[in-house]
Amino acid sequence: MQLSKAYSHKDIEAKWYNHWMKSGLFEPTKGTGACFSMVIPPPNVTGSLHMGHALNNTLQDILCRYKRMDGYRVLWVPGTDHAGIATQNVVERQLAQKGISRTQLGREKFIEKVWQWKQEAGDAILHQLKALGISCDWSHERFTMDEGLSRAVREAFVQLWEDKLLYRAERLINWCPRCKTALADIEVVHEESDGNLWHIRYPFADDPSQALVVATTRPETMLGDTAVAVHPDDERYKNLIGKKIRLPITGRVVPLIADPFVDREFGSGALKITPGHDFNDFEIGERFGLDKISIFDAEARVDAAAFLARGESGEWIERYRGKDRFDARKLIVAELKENGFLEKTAVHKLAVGRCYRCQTVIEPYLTPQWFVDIKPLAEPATKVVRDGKIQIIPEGWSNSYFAWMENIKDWCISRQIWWGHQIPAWYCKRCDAANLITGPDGDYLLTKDAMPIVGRQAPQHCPKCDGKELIQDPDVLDTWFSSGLWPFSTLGWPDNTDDLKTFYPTSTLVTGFDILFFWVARMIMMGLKFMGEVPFRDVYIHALVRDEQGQKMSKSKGNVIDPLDVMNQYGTDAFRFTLAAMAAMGRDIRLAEDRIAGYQNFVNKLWNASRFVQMNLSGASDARDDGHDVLFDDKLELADRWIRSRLASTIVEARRAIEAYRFNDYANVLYRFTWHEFCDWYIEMSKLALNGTVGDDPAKSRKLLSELLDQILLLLHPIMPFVTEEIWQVFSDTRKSIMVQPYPTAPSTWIDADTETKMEFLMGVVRAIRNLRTEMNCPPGKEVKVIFYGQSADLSFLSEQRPYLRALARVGSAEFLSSGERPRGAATSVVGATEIYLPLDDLVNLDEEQVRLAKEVGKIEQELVRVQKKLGNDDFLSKAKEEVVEKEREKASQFEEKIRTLRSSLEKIREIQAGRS
RNA sequence: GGGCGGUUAGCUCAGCGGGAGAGCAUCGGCCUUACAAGCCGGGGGUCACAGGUUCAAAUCCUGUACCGCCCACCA
Repeated sequence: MQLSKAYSHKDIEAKWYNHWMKSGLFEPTKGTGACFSMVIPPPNVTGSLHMGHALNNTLQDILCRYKRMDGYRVLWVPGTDHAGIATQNVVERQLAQKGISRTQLGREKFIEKVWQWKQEAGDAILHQLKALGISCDWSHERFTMDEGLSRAVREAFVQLWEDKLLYRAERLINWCPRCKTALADIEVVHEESDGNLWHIRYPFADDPSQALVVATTRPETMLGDTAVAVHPDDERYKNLIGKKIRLPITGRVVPLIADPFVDREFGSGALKITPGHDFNDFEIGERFGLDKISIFDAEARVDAAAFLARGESGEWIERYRGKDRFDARKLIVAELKENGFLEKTAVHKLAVGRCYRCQTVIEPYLTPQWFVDIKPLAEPATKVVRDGKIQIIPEGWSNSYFAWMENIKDWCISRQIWWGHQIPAWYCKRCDAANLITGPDGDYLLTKDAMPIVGRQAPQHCPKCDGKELIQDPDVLDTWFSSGLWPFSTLGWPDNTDDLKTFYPTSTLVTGFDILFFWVARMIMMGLKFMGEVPFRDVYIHALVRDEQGQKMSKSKGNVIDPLDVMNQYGTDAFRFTLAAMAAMGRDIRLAEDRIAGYQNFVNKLWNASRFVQMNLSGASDARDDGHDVLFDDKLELADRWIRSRLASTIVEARRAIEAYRFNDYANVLYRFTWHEFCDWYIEMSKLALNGTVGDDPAKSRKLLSELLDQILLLLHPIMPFVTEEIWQVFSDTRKSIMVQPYPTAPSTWIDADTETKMEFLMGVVRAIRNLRTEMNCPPGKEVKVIFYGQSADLSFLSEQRPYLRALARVGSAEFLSSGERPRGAATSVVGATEIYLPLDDLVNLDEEQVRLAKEVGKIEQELVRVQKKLGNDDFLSKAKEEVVEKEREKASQFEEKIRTLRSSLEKIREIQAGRS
C-alpha cells in the first residue's frame, strides 16, 4: 500500500480504533507477567467530555500504551460515575422545562427518567473517550450504580456500621436549600463576596434604655438567637455578664454569656448566638445548653411552626412566615432601622459558602444525618503517604493531603435526594412510629431518634417486635462514597475475584488536584479499610486545563473549547501530543490553539518522512523483514553511527521521562529527535548514501532508514497512536499492530561520543557556511569555493565529508590548508579550531562582510571579557570545580583565536578597500 | 488568617547553581525530486522588583508587588 500524499486523520482514526477493539488488544494479556493496572477517574454522566477529561485520559493512555509495549500485562478499567446531585439536577432541570417537578413524578418514575438520561449521556461520553483513542479494556467497563458496584456499596456500608464507624445523629450540617439536601464540608465552596456588617442594638430586659450592640452579617438569623456572648475578660462587658437581653422584633429574652471564642476586636465585641444556623454558635450553644431554633424550612423560608412550637407568639411571626431568608433579611433590617435598633451599617467582605453543584448559598441546618467516624480511617491513610507506600507526584501535593487529613471532620454521607444508592437501613413502622413523619415529598422523614436496622438485604421483619412493616431509609449516599470504593469494587469486590487478586493494588492513579480530597483521599481510606492494602502506588496529579488567558474554562464564560472540535480540526494525535507536551508538572495548562496547529505540522512531518522512506523502499528488492537488523551492524557510515547514537540517547531519555511522569519531556525529546535530527540531518545525509555518492551499499541505507523510522514510530506510539499505526501498517500489512510491538531499548554500545563530536563539528561547519552564504546574499543554488585552514586531523575529516559539504552547503570546490597566508577579501567564520573562508569577488559583499565581521568580533569580545574576568578571579580558580575552570580556559583561548582570525580577515578587507578608494 | 504555585523572547511555555531555550508569530532568502502544513538563515530577553548566600544565581534564601489556586468558625 502507498502512503497518500497528505495525511488525513479523519479517515483513519475510527478505522484503527475499531480494529484495536475487535482484536482485543485493550484486554490484558494472559499469563503471569508483571502487571500494570489503573482505574479511570470515572467521568460523571452529567454531560460531555471536557478538556480536563481529555488531558486526564491522554496521560493515562500514554502510560498504558507504553507499559503494554514494554511487556506488562496492562489492565485499564473504564467506567462512569452516577454523580448523584449533579445528575439529579440536570434531569430536574430538563423536567422543569416541561413544567414537571420531580415530586409530581414521584420517586420511582423520576429515577426511571434519570436512568434514561444516564443511558444517553453515558454513551456520549464513552463515544468521546473512544475518539481520544484510549486503550482501556471495555469488557471491564463499570458504572457506580450497576449491580455489582451497588452490592459493594451496601457491603461497605454494613461493614462500617458493624465496626461502629457509622452513626446517625442530629447535627448542624451544610444544607443546600435548592437541592434540598445535606452536603459534606468539602462540597461547600467558599467564595469571598461583598456584604454588610450590621450593628444592631440589643436592649437589656431590665432597662430598655440601655443596649448592647452586636455586629452581624446575617441579621435575619436573629429570629433564632438564643443568647448574646462576650469575651469573659472584656472590660467593657465584664460586669454585665449574666444580664438578660430582650431581642428586638421577637421580644425573646436571652442571656448574656461569656465565652473566650468571642473576638474582642471584631465589631462591637458582642456576638449574637444562633445555634440553629451557625457552626460556631452551635458549639457555643452546646457548651451553654442553649436552645437551638431551626428558623427555616428545607427551602430556607422562615418556618413559623418553629416559633409556635416554642410557645412564642406575636404578630411578627405572621409577618415573617414563609419569607425567603434574603427577603427576611431586608425586612428585618428595615424594621430595625425604623425602630431605632440599627446602630450602623458597614461594608464588609465575607466568605459565603455555596453549593458546589448549584452555587446556592448554603444554610447551616439542623437535621439528622448519617456520618462516618473518619479519624480511624484517616490516620492509616495519612500514614501510608507519609511512609511512602503511596507516592503523590508532584510531591508538593502531599502537604495539602496531610493538612486536610489531619483536620478532617466526620463525613456526612446521607443525601436527601433520589438518585444514588439508597441507604441500606430500614425502620420498623411500629417501633419507630413516633419517629416517622411523612414529608412533603412523600418520603418519610426520620427524626434523630429513629432506630435503623442495617443490613445487606431488606430485613423481612423487625428483630425487636417482629413487625413486618419496614421502610427503607429514604436518603441516598454521597456519590463519593461509591467512588471511594472504585479501585476494588470495579475489580469484583466484595468477591475475591481473579481480577482483584491479579490487579489490586493498582499501579498508578492519574487525576486532577480538584478531586484530591473528594476522591483520592476517600479511595485511600476505603482501600485500606476494606482491602487492607493501598489502592494504588503512585498518584500522579496533573494540572488544570485553562484557556489561553489562563481562565478556567466554563460554560458561563463561553471560553470552553470542545475536545471533539479540536480533534476534528487538527486530528487526535496532534491534540494528544499538545496535551502531553504542555503537561509540565505542577503547572496549569493554557491551551493555545496555534500550539495544536504546530503539532499538527509535526504529525505531517512524520507522515512525509515516512513517505520518503517508503519511496526509497518501493521497488527495491531488498525491502524489509528479512530478519536482519542493520541497526546492529558493526560497520556503519558516520551519519548512521551518529543517528544511532542519538536514537539511543533519545530512547534512554524518553523512558526516563515517562517513568517519572514528565510527559512534556517525553514529548519534546521525541519531537526534537524526529524533526531536528532524523528529518533535518539524517534524511538529508541519507540521500547521498541512497544514490551511491557516499558509502557502497544503498540497500543497507534503505534498510537502515526504515528501521530508524520503525523506532521512531514505536517511540511515538503512546502519544500518537493513530498515525503511528497507520504508517506501521502501511509498511507491512502482514505484521501485527504497533500496539503489541516491544518498546525500543537502547544497547549502550550504540552511544558513540566520538561520532557525535565529529558530526557536531561537521554540522557546525555546514551551518557556518550556510550562514556566510545567506549573509553575503549568495543564491542558494550557487556553488561556492571554500578554503579551510586548521589542524590536519580536522582537515582530513572535512575532506572526507566533501560530498556532504556539497549537498548540504553547496560547497563547490574546497581547499584544505594547514598553513600559509589567509585569503584576502573573504567572508570568514571559525568553527572549533577550523577557519572557513569564502572568497568574495564583489565590492558590495566586501562592505557587508566588513560590517558583519566587525559585529561578530564585538560580540565575541564581550564574551571574552566575561570569561577573562572569571579567570582573573583567584577565588574562582581556587574554589570552582576543576572541570569548570578548564572549560573556561578553553573558551577563552577559543574566543581569542576566533577574534584573531576574524580581525585579520577584517584587516585584509580594509586594505583592499583602501587600495580601491 | 494560613498554605501552595506562578511572574523567562510579541504569544504559549520548558529550563531550576556554571556560556539564556522551544513552539507559534516576525523578518530575509528559497517550489533543493519526503514535506511551502516545508527548507535555509536572521532579529528579538538587565529571566517581575529589592536585598542576601556563593568564586559563580533565571536557577538557592529573605522580603515586596502583581496574578492564580487550596484550606480556614472571626460573627
